Order: sequence, then structure tokens, then C-alpha cells
Amino acid sequence: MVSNLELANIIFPDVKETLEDLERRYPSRNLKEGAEVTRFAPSPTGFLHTGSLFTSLICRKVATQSGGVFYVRLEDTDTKREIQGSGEQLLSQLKVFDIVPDEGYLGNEEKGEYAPYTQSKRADIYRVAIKYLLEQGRAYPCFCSQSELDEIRSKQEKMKLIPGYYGQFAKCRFLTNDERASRILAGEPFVIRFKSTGNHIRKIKVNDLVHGTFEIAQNDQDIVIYKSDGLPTYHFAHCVDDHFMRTTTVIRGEEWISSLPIHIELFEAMGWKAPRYAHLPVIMKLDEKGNKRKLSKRLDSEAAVSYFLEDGYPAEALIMYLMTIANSNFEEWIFAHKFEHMEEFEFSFSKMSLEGALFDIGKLNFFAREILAKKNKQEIFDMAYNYAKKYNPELKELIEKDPHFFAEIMNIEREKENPRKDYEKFGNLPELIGFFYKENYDQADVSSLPFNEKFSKEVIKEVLTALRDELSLDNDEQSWFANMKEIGIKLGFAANNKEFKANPEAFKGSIGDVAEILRISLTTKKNSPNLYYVMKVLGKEECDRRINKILSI
RNA sequence: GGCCCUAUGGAGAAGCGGCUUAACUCAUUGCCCUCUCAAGGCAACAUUCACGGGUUCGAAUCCCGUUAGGGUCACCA
Repeated sequence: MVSNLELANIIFPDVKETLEDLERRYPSRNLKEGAEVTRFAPSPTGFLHTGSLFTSLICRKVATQSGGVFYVRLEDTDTKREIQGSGEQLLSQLKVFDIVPDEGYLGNEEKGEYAPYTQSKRADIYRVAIKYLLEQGRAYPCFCSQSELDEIRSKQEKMKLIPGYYGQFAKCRFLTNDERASRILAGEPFVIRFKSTGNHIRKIKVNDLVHGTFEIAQNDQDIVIYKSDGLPTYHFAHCVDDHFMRTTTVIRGEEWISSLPIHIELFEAMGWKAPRYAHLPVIMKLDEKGNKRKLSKRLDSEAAVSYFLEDGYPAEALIMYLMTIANSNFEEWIFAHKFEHMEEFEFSFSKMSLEGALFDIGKLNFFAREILAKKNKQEIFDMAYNYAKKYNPELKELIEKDPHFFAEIMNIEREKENPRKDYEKFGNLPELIGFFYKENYDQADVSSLPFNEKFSKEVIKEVLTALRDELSLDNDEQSWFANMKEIGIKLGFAANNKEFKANPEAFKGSIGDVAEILRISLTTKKNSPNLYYVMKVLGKEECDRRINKILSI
């Protein structure tokens, strides 16, 4: 008769350590009362997801405001789906958003007392825990093949029973230890399953920081905890790692709620206290049929954080927007704090909405405009240039052609009480400011400019000639405008719109028309920033050159 | 389909039994300002809180049911 202990030794002959050894190696953290230890545990299977950024933002916030620790653990137990280099990428993207872990997997190194923080390097630790479960009779080797599993499943479907490996269906549960031992010794492949003692008829009360207390059926599935490749599954790795890394609060997406009973039973079986849980609502999007669905990396460009980076959104704006989703009172707070430093905002799980918010790009744009408007000349230049160097060659070229000129463009109506708020990102900058550049202007077709049709070519030329010869840029904006008015009046335009409307026959148009003719000639567009500043940035010479070009056609 | 979660306007939401003829923010629309635009200022935008029932003198708020949406049911996390 092979005992549990003997079986455990047959399966893991090399494992000499015990749980007690691990307890000593990874002792409780010495933190002040109330300090939270949180973690972000991504798997290296792709780029940073917007939902993951959301989760890690909350993790960072909770740890920081409680005086605790935030660490990153790489969950790379799925070797098939792993994408090389994505772990480093994840960390560097988090850093762009100023989310920097205190310890853990940092991309190129690991830092901290609870190392290793990469699951594939923790295989020995999991084996110690699994060996313990084997000894306790709470785990057993399973030799079922995929086809046997499929067979069980279809049988269950036919009988309209809950699918899975449990109860009477858990064939390998009923093997004797002798049989197990001989099959293992014979080299048969196997996985190790957890032996559940639960019953799904019975309910357990669970407590969640965002959802409160609710009831859920006990777990009764004999889930796989040790895969045939020698690595644990998520459920078991979560239990072991969060115990030995001394996580106090597990913050993760709502999709994990349904596996909570498994985790709770696992912690019980190990004789450990489970951490607190906070299951965050998932960020959603409306699909073409009008249904909500989880932001999908494959379907939605907004699902990848890189999308915002590539488009040149300020990182702060995304963070603020996400914080708004997390705690809607943040909005009021950040308004009161003039969109500056959100560090002092007190995040609270209880104020979190329970429903998944629809991602609202319009609101992101709003925050982005506010943030960009706050930047001074140097800051906006640096941000734009850093962005351009990394993501936008076209903009990079424009900036490098004449950095000073670019800075002046970006500085139009900027450093003042009510700055212009017309940029939300840098991605569309070439398109927005292209007309400032000689080369771009000269490429435009000046023969089809959108002048008001009520003006003949002659009138337009008359206006432009007068403006070229008489409009001075040497004075302040007020005198410049007065100057333009004088010129307009002399040519038969009304000094303001009211006057013109009162007596339209008496005038060729109003001063607005004069400005429009100038604006279109100089920018090729009907809309532009304040004309005075546009002209200042272009310089008198270039303005005249552009006017002359129009006059010559 | 089973189980779990959720349900206030176009979007995010406040609201915690009477102070609510439902805050605030974004979006939208209109007006004002103005050389155009962006901004800014001022308005408008849910007679009602998914629906049905109940409890109560009184319900968006508590209870029950229904409906709808989401999540989950892997040797993936």
C-alpha cells in the first residue's frame, strides 16, 4: 500500500523543502498598520491593454495612499502564448504613465525580497506546495487524455449536468495510490489535480471590496493545478504567490469573480489566510449592434494603450480619464485642483461604479485639451518633440526644420489666463499646423481658395494689396486690429457686423470679410488661430510673399 | 443553458426612505462675446430613475418577480 507521503515522494523525489522553509524565506512584511500590498500580474502575451492600465493604476494608487507596496509579477506560465519581449514592453509602457512598481519584475531586472517575481522561475516553490497537498491527500495525479476529457464533457452535456472534472466524473480521483505510483513509474504523462471537498449546492459568502458581500456556490471542480509541462495553472500560482509575496489585496478584473470559489478553497486547503479581493468593473465599448462588450484587443484600437501613445495623447490625460471611471468624484476634485497633480486624490473602492463603463473618447479628448492647454512653451515643445521622435517622422521633420518656429506656432495664445484649447494630441499636428510652413503652403492650390463668392477677384486683390502695403505688425494686437479696420473702412467695408447688418447696401461687407480674405490668403483655411499671432509667427516678409502669390493669379 | 454581477439622460454619474419639480462633468443644440476657429459666458436637454408588483403616510432609494446587458464555465491568464 503506497501512502500519500510515498506517492508525493515518487512524484517529486527532488523536492526537499517544506512549507515551513518557504515561510521562513518569505516572511511577513514589516509594514505599518493598514498598509496595502498590491500587485499587477500580467502575462507576457502582448501589449498593455487599456484595462490592465486601469487595474495597475488602481493598484499603484491603493498602495501609495496606504503607505504600502505595489509590485509586478510576471505570469508567464503559459509558454505557448508567450510573446518574447512583451514583458519589458509592458513595464516600459506603464512607466510612460508614471506607474512604477516598488518591487518585483521591472522588465530588465527583478527587485525585492520576495523574488523571483517571474512565475516560470518559481517552479520549485510551486512543487513544494503541491507536494504538501499530495501528502495531505488534497491533490492527486490525473492521467486522463484530452479525448477522455472530451468524452466526459459530452456525456455531461447530454445529461444536462454541469460540465467539468468533479465528483463521480473525476475518474482519477478513485485510483488507488498503488495504481498511481505504478503508472507514474511506468512513465505515463499526468497532471496534478486539486481534490475539492466542496459541493456546488452549498453556498459560501464572499466579500469583495467593490461589490460587497455576496453568495456564490462552492467550488467542486478538481481543477488542474500542475500542468504536464511542470508549471502551475493560474489558480494555483495565484494562491501560492500572493501568499508568499504577502499580498494584502488582490485587485483584478471582474472576470475573475467566478473563479473566486476555487481560490478560496485553495487557500483553505493550504491552511493560509486568503487576501482581500477587489474585482474591478471591465471597460466596455458599444459594438455595431448597440451591445456593450469588453474592450477587445483584436477589435478595438482603443484597447491597446499603444494606440493612445502612437496618436500622441498626453499620458496624464488617459490616467485622469481612467481615474474618472474609477471614482466619479475624482472629476470634481481635479477641476477644483485645476488639472494639476492628482497624487493627493483619495481613491476609494466603495465609490467605484459596479457597472463597466463605456470607453468615452470624447471625454478623453476633453481632459487632453485641458492638460495640453496648461503646458508652457517649453513643456509643449518637449512633449511634442519626444512624441515625434518616437512615433511621428512627419512631425519630427517639421520640428527639426526650425525648432524655434515650431515652438512659436505652439505658443500662439498659450501662456495666458485663458489659453487656447485646440490640441488634444500631437498625432494630427502636421495636418493642423502644416500651413505655417512655406513648403506646405506652396503645395496648396491657391487658385481654388475658399473665398466668399460675393467678392470679385478685383475686390479681393484690392483688399490684399491694401493690407500688404498698409497693415503694420509692429504694434500690439489692439492697434493692429484698429489698423485693419481703418483699411477696411477706406475700402468701403463696415467697421463691425452690427453696422453692416443695419445697412448692408452701404458696404461691400464687414470687417469680418476683410479678415477672412486675409486669413484665407495666408493660411488657405477659413479657420485658424488668432490672425494677429499667426502673422507674427509667419513674419511680415512671409505674409507679403503669400499675399503676392495670391495677387499674381 | 447553469451560476455570478449589474441596471438613473447620448456618455460618465450623484443620490443611501421625506431637503429631488433627480446634482455635477463630457457630448449635443441654441444664444452672447468675437476678425474665423478653439476657448469663455449664458441657456436648453430624464415629469422621472428597465418593467411589474409589494412594504410605507411617503420609494430612484427597501423587498419580491420579470426583462435586458455583462462576466464565467480550459493542462489561458
